[in-house]
Formats: sequence, C-alpha cells, structure tokens
Amino acid sequence: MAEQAETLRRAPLSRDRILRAAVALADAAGIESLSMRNLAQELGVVPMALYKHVANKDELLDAMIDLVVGEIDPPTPGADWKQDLRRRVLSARQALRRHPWAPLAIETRNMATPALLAYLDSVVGTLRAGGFSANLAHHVMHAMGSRILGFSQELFDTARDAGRSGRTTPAPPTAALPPEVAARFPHLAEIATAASHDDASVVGQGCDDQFEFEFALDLLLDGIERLQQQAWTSARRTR
Amino acid sequence: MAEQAETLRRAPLSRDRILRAAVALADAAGIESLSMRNLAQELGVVPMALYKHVANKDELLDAMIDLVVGEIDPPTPGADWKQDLRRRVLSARQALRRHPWAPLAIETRNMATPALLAYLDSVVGTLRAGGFSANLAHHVMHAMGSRILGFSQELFDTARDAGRSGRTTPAPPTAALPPEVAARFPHLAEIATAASHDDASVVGQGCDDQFEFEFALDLLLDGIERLQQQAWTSARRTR
DNA sequence: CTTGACAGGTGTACGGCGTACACCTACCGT
DNA sequence: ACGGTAGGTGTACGCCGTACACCTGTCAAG
Repeated sequence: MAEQAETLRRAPLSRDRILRAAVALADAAGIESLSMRNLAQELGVVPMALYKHVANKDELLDAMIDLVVGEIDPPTPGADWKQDLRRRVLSARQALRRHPWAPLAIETRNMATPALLAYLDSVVGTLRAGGFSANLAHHVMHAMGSRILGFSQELFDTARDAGRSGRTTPAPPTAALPPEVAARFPHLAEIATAASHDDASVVGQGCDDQFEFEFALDLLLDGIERLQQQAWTSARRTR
Repeated sequence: MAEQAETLRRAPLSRDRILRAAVALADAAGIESLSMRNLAQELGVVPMALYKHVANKDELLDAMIDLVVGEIDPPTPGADWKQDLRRRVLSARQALRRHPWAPLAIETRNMATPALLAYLDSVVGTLRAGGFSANLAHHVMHAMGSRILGFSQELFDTARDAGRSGRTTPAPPTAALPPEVAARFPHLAEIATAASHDDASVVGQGCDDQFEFEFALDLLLDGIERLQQQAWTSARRTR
C-alpha cells in the first residue's frame, strides 16, 4: 500500500530522467561511483528497471557523453575561422569542466557517438570554409588532438581526479611539490613554483590551468595559421 | 605429491616476475583482461599469492607504467634541445606503441610514479639547458601535454582499442567511413579519405598515425622555438 | 639438533559489479 | 471483457578486488 503510493508519487522512469540523473551523479560523486545500482537507488528504483530504457552501461555512458558534447557552442557561420575555432574550443573546455568525469569517459569509450561526430564535423566545416584544404584540415584535426574537445590531459591535473572521486575542493592551483620529491626532481620543482603568466605582476603564484590551456591553444592556432598562409602562398605561386 | 612437484618446478614468484607477466598479459590480451585472477593463473599460482609481492592492483598498474616509461630513451646531454626533445618524444611514442594499454593506464592513474617524474624532470632539464626560462619551460610542458609521452588521444584511433581488447590485426589505416555516416557528416567524410602526406605521390591513402603525430609535434616544436627566440630577443633588447 | 620466527603460497569468504531471465502488474486498444 | 504489451521487480550468476586465517618449508639462534 505504502509502496504503491511511493511508486505513484515518483515520476515515471524515462531515458531522459535516467540520463540526467546519471550525469548529476557523476558530477557530484565521480564517475567511479556511477554504478547501475547506485543510479537506480538515486532514482528510487530497482537496478534492472534501468535496462528497460538503456541497453547497458556502455550505451548509458555514450549517451551521457553526447549530452555533454551537446553543450558545446554551435559554430558562427560567417566568422573568421581562427576566432570561431578558438571560441568553440574554449566552449568545449567549459562544458567538460562542468563535468570533470567526461574527459576520462570520452577517452575510455570507443569514440563514435553521434553528437561527437557532429561536433567534429562542424569543426572541419569551419576549417574548410576558412580556406583549408581537406588535407590540411585533416592534419589540423590530428594536431589539435583532444585539445579540440577542450582538454589536454594535463600532466599534473588537479581537476582530473575530480572525475573519479567527486567534486574537488577549490584547491590551491598545484601547490609546490613535497620537499623530498623536489630534491630528487630539481627541474620539476623549479618550474612548479615559477609560473608567472605575464612578464610581471601576477599575484597568484602556481599554475593557472586555463591560462596554460589557452597558451597551448594559441600556440597551435598561430602555427596552423602560418601553415595555411604558406599553403595559400605556394598555391598562388604555382598558379 | 604431483602438486608439490609442480610447485617446485615453477620459478618462485617475485615482484619482477609478476610485473613482467602483467605487462605481457596486458600486451597480449588487453588491459581489461588483466585481473588479479587471470594474472595469477598465468603464473600458475593462486590470486592471493600476488599480494605477497604487490600491495594491490593500483600499485601493480603504477609499477607496470614505470616499466614502460623506463623504456624511453635517456637524454643526450650535449645535444640541441629541439632535436633531443623530438627524439625522446618519438622514443616515448615507440615505447607506448609497444604497450597499447599504457596511455589509458597512465591517464587513469593519479600520475605520480617515480619513473614518470624522472622522465618529465629530464625533459624540463633539456629545456632549461637549452636556454628556456623556468617560466617558458613550464608553459611548454603544458603545451606538449600528453604528446610529451608519445601519445595524443588520437580522436579516431585504430590502435586505441588494442589497449582494451588485445592485439589488433594490422588493419588498414582508418578506412573510409560507412556510407550512411559519411552522408550525415560530409566534412569528416571528406578529410577521412583525403590525406596524402607529401605534396603528391603517396601510395597509401588513408591516415598514417605516425605522420600525423610528427606533424603535430613539429608544429609545436617550431612554435616553441619561435617563442624562445622571441624571449631571447626581447631579453637582449632590454639589456 | 631443536625450535621458533618468518617469508611465501593457499583457501575461504565478503561485498560490489553488470546483467540474463522469469515474473508480475497496470494499462490500453479491440 | 480481454489479451498484449510496456515497464518495474526479484533472484541469480559469474566476474571482480582483497581481508583474513591458515599451512608449510627454510633458516638462524639456542
């Protein structure tokens, strides 16, 4: 009786509700505690109920990724390719930062979800419209690698285990190494502390992930721009 | 009796033997079938026996990573930073290609194994010796990202699921997309087929991962070199 | 030579996982 | 009124990592 009432009280299960709950759970508690059992409990339902709406856990993960990728800004048709690409990559970064589990999930999956393909396709479209040859566009996609999705496998990533163990405390950005480590790896110790971002006058010591990401992104984009101009020049020369 | 004989026949277990067997198993059967139980069976031993030599599976994985990272070429003290860095990154790539499970394992771990730190430290050392400021070296490490370890999360990676499901068949490099996909993502379809690597005359159509990796690597290294010269110039100017 | 500590392999067991399969039940179109 | 079906349930299986008690062979100290 009471059980019936509860059954009636809760919203009926649906693929959409499951996906939302899954993303919320992964956001809050980390991807490693997203089990079918936990998720079901979160929804007030028995684990096997989920399987009436998703084929299995892999499909669930794919759908979650698509949800996140869907948050990335659409392209701006008229715009300059470089600006537009930069903007979208940073938008991708924001999206993935809202869901710290996503990079790991993306890398783990087999990498062919529809939303992901659509995003990549649109990026290539921007390049082609910007005058890139199919060939050069191909190379550029490889060169950008996972950075095109807004992450770069930061080698010392504070935000990274957020994808595993839940929300991080804000955490001082990459504090200095423990002294015994610093002693054995002097060069790492040196660069860990030294990271002012302008020529001078930056308050926060330590490492600003966002700055580093944009630094690398612009390094790539500038190099790519040079390549494109080269290609254009040489095409003109042989005309 | 027979059991005793067998016990005596097999070499005594040791941390080293376990690590070797674990790497071999992951190489041959994929990281996902490296379970403590499988590994123990491979060694003709009961699962719990392993725990006399490794603390737990995480520690085992860390040790495996260190083994792989240890295969990377050491630096050449006198050499030009750019050449040396290029050579070592390509050496890292070779090492990780011998163990397709390693990139995923590295990304999954918490990223602080001794051999890895030593490698990174030596790379920074090369940069510093090459005249990079600690600051610029820091940025460069971020810019290189996982590429410094010889992989780059190729977005369509044929070799990638080798790390999961075992040795791949040689496999034609990134064959064309299935037609219904190609129709929905025209730009992807276009660049999937178009990928000649020189200006002309390349026999194999399709995508050569090694070429793409070096392309991106050189794009970065060239950009980095330019930055360094800039820094040097401006330092000279203000002298 | 005895003894007792200890290193190293064994057996059992627990809790968690994904999910196959049989079931039950409420609703809906005929 | 009734059969089908969509959707939630319960049980169970085979994996996983690993805690814990146990056994056994080796070897140093008495």
